[in-house]
This record gives sequence, C-alpha cells and structure tokens, in this order.
Amino acid sequence: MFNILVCDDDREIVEAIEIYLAQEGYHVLKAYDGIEALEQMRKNEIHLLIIDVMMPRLDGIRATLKIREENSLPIIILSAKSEDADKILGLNIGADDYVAKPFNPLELVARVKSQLRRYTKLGSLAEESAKIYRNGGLELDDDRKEVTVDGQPVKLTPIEYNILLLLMRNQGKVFSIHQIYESIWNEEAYGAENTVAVHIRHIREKIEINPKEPRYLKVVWGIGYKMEKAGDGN
Amino acid sequence: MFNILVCDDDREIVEAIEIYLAQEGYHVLKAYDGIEALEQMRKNEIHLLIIDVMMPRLDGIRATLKIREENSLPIIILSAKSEDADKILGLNIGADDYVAKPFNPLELVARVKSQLRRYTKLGSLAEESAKIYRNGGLELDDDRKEVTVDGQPVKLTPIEYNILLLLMRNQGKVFSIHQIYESIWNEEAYGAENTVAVHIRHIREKIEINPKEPRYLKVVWGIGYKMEKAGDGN
DNA sequence: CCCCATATTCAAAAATTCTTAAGAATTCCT
DNA sequence: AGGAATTCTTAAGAATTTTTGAATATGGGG
Repeated sequence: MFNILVCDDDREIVEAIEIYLAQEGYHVLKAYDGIEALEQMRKNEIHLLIIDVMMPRLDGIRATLKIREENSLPIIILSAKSEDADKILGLNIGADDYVAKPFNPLELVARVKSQLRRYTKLGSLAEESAKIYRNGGLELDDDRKEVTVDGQPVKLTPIEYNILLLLMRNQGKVFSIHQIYESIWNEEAYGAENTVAVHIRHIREKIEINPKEPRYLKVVWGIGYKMEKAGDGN
Repeated sequence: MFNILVCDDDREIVEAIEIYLAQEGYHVLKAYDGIEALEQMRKNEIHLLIIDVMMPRLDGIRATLKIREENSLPIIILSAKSEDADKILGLNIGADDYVAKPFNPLELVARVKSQLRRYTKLGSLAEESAKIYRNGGLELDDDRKEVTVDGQPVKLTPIEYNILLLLMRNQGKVFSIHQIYESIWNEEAYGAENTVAVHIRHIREKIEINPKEPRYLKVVWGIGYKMEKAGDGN
C-alpha cells in the first residue's frame, strides 16, 4: 500500500484530501508546513507527496527543492496561481505535476493515481531518468533539458520545450490544439487556438530546416499536430 | 474503455442514452433506481455515473451521497427542475455536473466526454490501449488518425475520418444518415441528407477499389449505411 | 417492366483551418 | 527602472475542406 504525505497549512484542505485518498485505499500522513513535511519524510517511507506552495515557516517550493536533494518520489504541487504552472513544471523545481486551487478532489485523485502508476511501472525513478527521445536527427534529452538537431544544440523556450516533449514522448500520435493547450498549460483551452499555432511555428523555425516543409512537426488537417516518425515516408 | 452506469426509472430514457454512449465507444450498464445503482457500483468497476433525481425506492440525491461515501468517480445528475442546479452542484451533494431534463442527448455525451477527460491526463501517463480498428484490408488507427487500405495509407479529411471511425467502431451496424449527421456534427440534422451522402462518396473513392461496388462501406436501402464485416458474404 | 423514392455524382461557392508576420503585453534579469 | 526574452493577440492571405443544388443513376414494389 502507498503512503501519501499531504502538506498544507489549511487543515480543512488536508482533511478533505485525506477523505478522498483514503477512499481509494491510500494511507495518508499529514503535515502543516514545510518543516513538518521534511520531518515526516525522514521518519516514514513516503511514496508520493502533495504539497501546497504557500505555507508558513518553509514554503512548498523550497521544501520541494530540499526533498528532491535526497528523495526521488512523485511530487504534486498545489497552488492558487495557475500562472505558476511553467515555473513549477519547468522543472527548475522538480515537481511532477501541478494542480491549481481551488481544485476538484477527483481530479487530484486522478493525478495521484497517474503519478503512482508512472513511477511504479518504470521501476524506480533511476531507471526512468535516461529520458532521451530520438527521432531522425532530432534529439531531446529530458534530463538536461536539451534539444539538438543533427548534433546542433537548439535553444527552446519552456513552453516550446514542453510542447516538443509532449510530441516526442508520443511520436506518431496526433494531438489537437486543445489537447496540447490543456496538457501544457494545465487549464481549460478557451480561445487559445492561435497561441498554440504560434508556438508550433516557432518550434518549427528552430528544429526544421525549412519550416514550410516540416520533416518532423507535421500538421494533420482539421485534427492537430504530430511528430512524424522518421522513416515513415508518407 | 470506460464503463458508464446510467440510472433512471424511465427505461426509455436509459435506452436512448445507451445508444448515444455506445456510439462513442463507451460500455453502458443500467440501473432503474438508487438501490440498483448501488448494487451495480459494488459489482462493477464504474468510471462515470449518470443518475436521475426522481426515482422510486432511493432517489438520485440520496444515492449520490451514499456512493460518494465510498467511491470517487465523476457523477452527472439529471433533473427535471433546473432550479435545483445550485443545490446539486454546491458541494453539499458532490455531483460533478448537472443536466436539466428534457436534455439534448448530444449535450449529455459532450459532458460525459468532458468529465472523463478531466481525469485522464494525456502525455505523461502510459497511453491507453492503442485504438486500432480492423476490417479485412481496412485499418484505422485512432491514435495516429491514420487509415490504410491493404497497407497503403489513405488521406481522409476530418469529417470523412470521423464518419469512418463511427462505422468502424460499430461494424455491421447500420446508421441512418440522420444518426451519422448528429453523431459527427453534434447538432440536429436538418437538410443535411446530401451532405452526408457526398462524404460517403468521398470516403468510398478513397477506401474502395471500385466505389460502385463497395466492399466495405455499403448502403442499406431506405435505411442508411454500414461497415460490412469482412467475410460476411451477403 | 415502369415509376418513384432513394442514392450517387459533379463542380463551383462558401466556410473553415492553417500559416505567417508584426506588434503588444508580460515576465525576467541585472 | 530599463532592456531583453518570452508569450500572447491580431489579422490577412493561403490552403484545404465542406456544403450546396442540380443532374443522373439505381433499386425494387406493384
């Protein structure tokens, strides 16, 4: 059974989360600030951490950084400001997922499940950390956050990087603009069609020799975009 | 694929909902009052619940509360009185969405999709089973949005693709032009007979060797169209 | 075997979707 | 604060798809 540490200075939120997680058969441990979280981590074997950003004494971001120094476990960060998503996921910090407050408890539970599934399936994180995706001359190293085209390093912005990562992780699979937006921004796509399209354009300018005839990042008319697998001549 | 429990004491409504959900590839389970719903929940793994408010024995509200005590899954409540919306969605009860009766089946389907989408994050998690439909030499890969005939890739437009997907998902089943239109366009079919017919023609041109003697996409006179199961020489 | 409802074909007009560019707004860094 | 980098918005033009309506063909009951 999995032990999940929930850390938030609002006790009601912690209890609410506990109820939902307990329903799913998880064992819940509680902490009410970053210091307590660190203590709990030392004392118990924790399999997943849910932690709020804003807390007294030691906030969630700092706590996460501290914990990452010596532990590898899935960390889900709660935050009131959805704009922080990039920073948090952009992995300066090392969180695995991000949920905006106020959140739907079921969604949180879904993400917990998803993270646990991911970590257990791939064994320990160590195995997973060789995260290098290749496709023809295009290479993305998710440990170093580096992208190269035919050996030449390419500099992508965080959003561009995350979009490319999504597509490289699922080569051949088609993603709608809607899916891309929701996956990267973690919020409902509204009038964001062009936004994504522009980022696609920028990525193409950087990874394609001729953006007008993309070798890798192709459009699927009326549906979305995909990463074309090299040697799929069609 | 997802299991959806539909609960209403009006059997006609349950059946109607079943038809629409089945078209989208969902597996539907049925219950006709709250007690039955609870039983079904115990016996099966349900991913989403659609439940009416007014029912004999145990009404939808009480059933929802009971179910929430031990299950966490998206719940959509049906109700005749739209004034109840607040009460139902206000966390008191714990429903995730609310649809007023009489409802548009297509809207219900849209909401089902939306709720399920919320709890399945894409990208990071191991992808759900690759959805590939086969029939003789005809193959449709719904992840890649690719269709091949005897190994040869075929380029379909979005509408053509969606019509073919509908037929491939329900091989052998006959769909009226009306049903096809409503299923693909998500709106009332009006004078759209020709439109669908034209798309059928285009699909045939692309997937049939001889469109005049279709092997796969056959007409059923006076009724509609179907995907003929290979080896069903009739 | 004739007739009528139904199905098919065709091409042009209308609508949609994608690409591209440029500038505004925002965030980041020093 | 000021400049640089990044992200978002807007809009026009290009590419592609969808719709439309009329002409043509076809099936099958009487």
